[in-house]
Amino acid sequence: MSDESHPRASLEPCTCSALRRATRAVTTAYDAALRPSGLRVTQFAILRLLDRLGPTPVTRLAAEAALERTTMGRNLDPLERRGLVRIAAGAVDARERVVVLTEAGRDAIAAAIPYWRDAQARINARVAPGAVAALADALISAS
Amino acid sequence: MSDESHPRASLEPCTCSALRRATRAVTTAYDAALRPSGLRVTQFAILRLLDRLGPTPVTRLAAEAALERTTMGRNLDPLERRGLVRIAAGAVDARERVVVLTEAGRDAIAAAIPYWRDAQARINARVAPGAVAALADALISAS
DNA sequence: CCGCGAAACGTGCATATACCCGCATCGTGT
DNA sequence: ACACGATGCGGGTATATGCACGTTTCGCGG
Repeated sequence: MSDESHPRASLEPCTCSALRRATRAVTTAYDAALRPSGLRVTQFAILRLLDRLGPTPVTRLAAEAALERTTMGRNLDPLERRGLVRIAAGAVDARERVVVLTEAGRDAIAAAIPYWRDAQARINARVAPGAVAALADALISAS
Repeated sequence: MSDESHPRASLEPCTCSALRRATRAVTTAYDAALRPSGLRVTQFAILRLLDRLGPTPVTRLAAEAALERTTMGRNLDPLERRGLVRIAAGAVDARERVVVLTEAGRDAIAAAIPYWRDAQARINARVAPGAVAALADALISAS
C-alpha cells in the first residue's frame, strides 16, 4: 500500500529549487537591466569586487566572492578578453595570477551603475533588501 | 558625505549577487547530500515535477518549472541518457516532444528522497522554510 | 487545397558553476 | 642543496542557463 510516504513523491516543496527559481528570475531581471552596459550581473559583481579590493590573486578573489576557484578563473576570461581586467604573474609569488582592474574596467563599472541601480530599486521594492541579505548570511554559513 | 556617486563604486550590496551566492551555497549542500543517489538537485526537481504532472511536453514542463524552454530541453538530456525519462513524439501533435518518467526514473526519485529530506531538514533548520517561499513568490512575479 | 502566421522544438554560441587531476612553485626541515 | 608536503592555478568534463535563429508542424482563412 502507499504507506505513509508519498503517493507521488511527497509534495513538500524543495527549498533549494524555490531559491534557484527565484535567483533565475532575479538574475534575468538584472541582466536585462544591465543589457545596455554589455555586462552581466555576475561580471558586474566581479568588477566591483575588484574595484574594492584592488589587485588581487585569483584564489583570494574567489574566496571573497564565495565562488569556486576554478569558476572565478573562468569567469575572468571574458573580462580579460574584453580588456576590463588584466592578469599578471605575481611579483613576489610566481604561482599567483594577480587580477587588475583596467581603466576600461573602471569605466565599464561607472557606465553600468545607473542600470544596476534601476534593477536594484525594482527588486528591492518587492522585498526587504535586508531580508535577502539575512537569508544569505544564514544560508552561507550552512555549508 | 559621500555626496552621491562613489569613491570606489558605491558600497551598497547587490541584492542579486547576494541571492546568487546563497543559492550557490544551498545548491552545493543539496548536491552533496544527494550525491549517493547520483542525482543533482536540478535533476531531482525535474523528475519530481514530471512525477507530479505525468507525461508532459517540453514547453509545458519548462513553464511549470519557470525555466527557459531550451534549458529544460538540455537538462533532460542527461536524464534521458540514463534512462530516467523517455522522450517520444506527441501522438496528437507531432511537434510536441512528450517527456515520460520511466520506472527507473521513479526508482531514482524514491532512492533520492531520504537524502533530499536530509538536506531539506538541514537548510530549513537555518531559515524559516516559509521565508524562502515567500521571498521566491515576491521575486518571481517581479519579472 | 494553398499559403501564412503561430506554436513547439532543436542548435549554436556564450557564460556560469563545480569537481577532479595534474603542473609549477614555495617554504621548510634536514 | 634537496626532498617533500603545501599552495596557486589551469585544463578536462559535465551540467545549468539563456538568447538568437532556423526548422517542422498546426490550424486557419481564402
